[in-house]
Amino acid sequence: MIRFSHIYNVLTKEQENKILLKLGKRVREIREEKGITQYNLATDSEISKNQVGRIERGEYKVSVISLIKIAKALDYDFRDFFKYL
Amino acid sequence: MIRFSHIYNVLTKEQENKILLKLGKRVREIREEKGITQYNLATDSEISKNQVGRIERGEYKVSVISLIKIAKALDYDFRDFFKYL
DNA sequence: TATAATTAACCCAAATTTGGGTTAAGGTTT
DNA sequence: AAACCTTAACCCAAATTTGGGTTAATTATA
Repeated sequence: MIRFSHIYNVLTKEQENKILLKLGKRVREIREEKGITQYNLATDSEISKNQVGRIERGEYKVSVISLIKIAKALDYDFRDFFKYL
Repeated sequence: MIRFSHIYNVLTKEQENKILLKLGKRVREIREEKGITQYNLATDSEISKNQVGRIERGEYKVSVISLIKIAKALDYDFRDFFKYL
């Protein structure tokens, strides 16, 4: 069976970055809505403050688990992070 | 301001593993429904066959980007991976 | 203004993830 | 049974992510 899907349907680096930026922006929005600092979100989610900042800035590929931890700390449904992706 | 949320609302290792197992199971389900091999999913998503296997087995913390790549290759809405989490 | 609080930007090392290669195991087909 | 396909299970090295520490920059508050 010949398969061609690899020719077109892959994420480009630019698309990746866009997604990570949007995700981070969304995390920051929710955090600020709740009036929580990065530092408190970090301790609550048991993720380092450095990493929380990096996630909000979309600098690295965040794992699903980290997003869930953050959502928990924000008392937020993590699925909603993906709503407008 | 005194904050107590860190006392209770964190993911345990066991919960993490459960989530990763469920996620992997779901990926495998969709892949098998589509009748695609791990190898083809790997080449289509531009993720190594090793990593695809590990993700399906829930062995490592998969990144959001990887899940999106996999979903794309499966012609699937990645948000649905989280439906029954 | 100045002081404090928050976030960004670094460096560095440790930990984790990822890919490539190989072999074994399980299942299917001939 | 043999050959084949698919997945698991390894090892290893490379790449990436993560955390800790520090300092600078930015923003808010007194």
